[in-house]
Amino acid sequence: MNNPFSEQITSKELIVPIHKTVFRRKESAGFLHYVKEGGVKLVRNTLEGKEVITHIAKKGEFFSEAALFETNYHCDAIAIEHSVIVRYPNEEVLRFFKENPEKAFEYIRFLSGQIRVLRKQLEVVNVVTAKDRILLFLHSEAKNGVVKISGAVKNLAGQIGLAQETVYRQLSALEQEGVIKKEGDEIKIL
Amino acid sequence: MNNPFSEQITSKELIVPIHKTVFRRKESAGFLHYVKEGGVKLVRNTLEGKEVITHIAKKGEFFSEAALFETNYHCDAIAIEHSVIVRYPNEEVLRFFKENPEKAFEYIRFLSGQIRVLRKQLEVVNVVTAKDRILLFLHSEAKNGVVKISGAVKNLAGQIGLAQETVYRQLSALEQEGVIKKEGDEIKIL
DNA sequence: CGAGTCGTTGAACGGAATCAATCGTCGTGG
DNA sequence: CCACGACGATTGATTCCGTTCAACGACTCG
Repeated sequence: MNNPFSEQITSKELIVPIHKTVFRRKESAGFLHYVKEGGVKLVRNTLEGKEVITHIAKKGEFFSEAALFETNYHCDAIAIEHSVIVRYPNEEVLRFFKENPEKAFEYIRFLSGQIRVLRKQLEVVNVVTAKDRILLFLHSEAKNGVVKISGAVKNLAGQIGLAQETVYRQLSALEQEGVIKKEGDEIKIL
Repeated sequence: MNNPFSEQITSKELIVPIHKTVFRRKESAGFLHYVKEGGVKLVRNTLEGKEVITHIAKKGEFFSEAALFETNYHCDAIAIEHSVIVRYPNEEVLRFFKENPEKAFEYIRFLSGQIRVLRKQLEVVNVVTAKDRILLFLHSEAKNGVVKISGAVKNLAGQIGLAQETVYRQLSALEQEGVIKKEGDEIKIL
């Protein structure tokens, strides 16, 4: 789904500076969100206090889709860039889908895609060695051999379940080996 | 979604003995599947040859939902019990949704639930220590304090990204500590 | 200009993967 | 009906690598 719901749904735009939260876990969930500008990470914290990034929503993507039928959010949403977020009341979205089957259909396609991404992420996290895990992640994220790091390496680490130090070290090693090339917030796969 | 699509879609029932595949990765994807009896694991194999179980579909559940819009399956589906699988042609399912908005709506709810489950799984896999990871998994799977192990401990290990030996050891340890109780293919949380 | 965050490197420890071996069980086929 | 083979369950020993703790410089933003 590329575009939000035209003008048939009352929406509200939020300006969210980097590091600020859009919503928090356990807050009552009332809205479907859309990233008009910037980026947002969806974060869960394990018992140990480790930050697990279950998803990064970039410009043009929805998030909190899974909470459409929930009463509470089950993760934190935090901006990783200065962002503009549009939010749509859940009930209106649901009503909209009921009245516009084609849109519901599109949404099904979108959700199916999300599931595929999550499965891929599960596959990545299950790779034992840090180096292979990072490589698999890079390959799965790469567009034309280039991966854009959203915000920080720390976020990358949180997505694939490694300590950030490990990621730094392995990225350096990979660069030494000539497998990748870091350039600012981009990583090229050679 | 509890029930399949009534009689409006041409379906076919498959008898699948344990360990037999329903479909394989890269095969052309044409069907949505429903577990009428038994259970199926969805499996990806990492480069290292490790088996990652991205999902276990039990009696009364759909699987290959994410492939509804795909041309090929992206994982293997293998029966973990003697199973009866019903399959529905993708195009007919899609047509059915277009003609029955309420059903499409239900399906959206179903997909949303799947996403939640996958996110939870990601959270579990990111727990560092084996013991805590197993405990979190058990808690998230438990119904009335009881977890039914689908088929084998090996499958459990594959779901949470641990070596099976580690799972055996930690389960024993947890039983020693009086935290759980193993009884056949069930684990009670105390 | 100071607080907070990210990036980076070092050192040490612990725990999970791995290799290996044994036993039990179940299904299959001769 | 029994023997064999395959697979799951279980336990032991060893190795290794990722986490963790720690420290420091760079940078950004308010």
